[in-house]
Amino acid sequence: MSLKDFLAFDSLLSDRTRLAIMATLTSSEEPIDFNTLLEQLDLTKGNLSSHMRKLEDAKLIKVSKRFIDRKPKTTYVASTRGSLELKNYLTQIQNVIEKVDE
Amino acid sequence: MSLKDFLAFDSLLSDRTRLAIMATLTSSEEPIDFNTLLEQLDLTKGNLSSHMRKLEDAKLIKVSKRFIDRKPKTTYVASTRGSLELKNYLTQIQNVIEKVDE
DNA sequence: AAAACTAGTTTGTATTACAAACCATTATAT
DNA sequence: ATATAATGGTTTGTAATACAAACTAGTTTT
Repeated sequence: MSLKDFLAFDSLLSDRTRLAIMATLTSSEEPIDFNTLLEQLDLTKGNLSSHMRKLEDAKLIKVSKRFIDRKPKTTYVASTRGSLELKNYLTQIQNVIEKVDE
Repeated sequence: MSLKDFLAFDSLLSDRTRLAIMATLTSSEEPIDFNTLLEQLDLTKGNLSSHMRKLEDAKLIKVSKRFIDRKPKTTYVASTRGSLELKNYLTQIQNVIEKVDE
C-alpha cells in the first residue's frame, strides 16, 4: 500500500481524539461510560459528546442510555465495524511506519 | 505512555497529509521537489503549498528555491528536527497499536 | 425551596484543510 | 512579433472540523 492509498482512504479515525477513544473502547472488555472516557482522555464534555455522536452516526460504536440510581448513564462499546475499522487504520499506519524505517 | 499523553502531545504530524509528506521526505536520500510530491501523494497544488509552508514555519523541513533551466524549482528535505518529530510521533502511534493489540 | 451537583447536549466560534483563482515566467504556435 | 498555452508555484475564499461555553433536565444537598 502506497502513501497515496493511505491518504485516499479517509476515516473518522484519522482524528487523534477519536483514535484514542476507539483504542480505549476496543481495549476494554466492558462498556465504558461517558465520565470514564472524560477522565481517561482529559477532554471537555462538549468535545467528547460530539465525537461520540459522530462515531455513533458512523456506526463505529454502540451506545446505551439508561438510568442508574435515578441518574442518566451513557455507556459505549465498539461495534464490530468499529473494531474492524480501527484495526484497518492501525494496519495502514503500521505500513507507514515500516516505510519510514526501511 | 497513556492515551491521555498521546492526545496532550500535539503535533503538526497529526494531520495525515503532513504525516505522509514527512514520511516521503525522510524515506528519500535526495531532496524531493514540489511536483514529485504532488504526483506521489495526489494532492492539489494549493493544498500541498500550504502544508509545506506550515512544515517550513515549524522548521520540520528545509526548503530550497532555485532556477533550473530558467524554471523555478523548489525542493524539500526533512530537517533534523523534522526527522526526530516524525520518529517521535510514530513511536507514540506504535504505543497505541500495542495497547490495542494486547 | 434555593442552591449546587450530575450527566450530558446544543450552539457558537476559531482553526484548519482544501481548492479555485491567481501570478510570474517560459515555451510554443500563429 | 505576439497571442496562447504550459510550468511552478502562491494567495485567498470557503467548507468542514474540533472545540468549549453556555444550556438543559433532572437529582441531591442545605
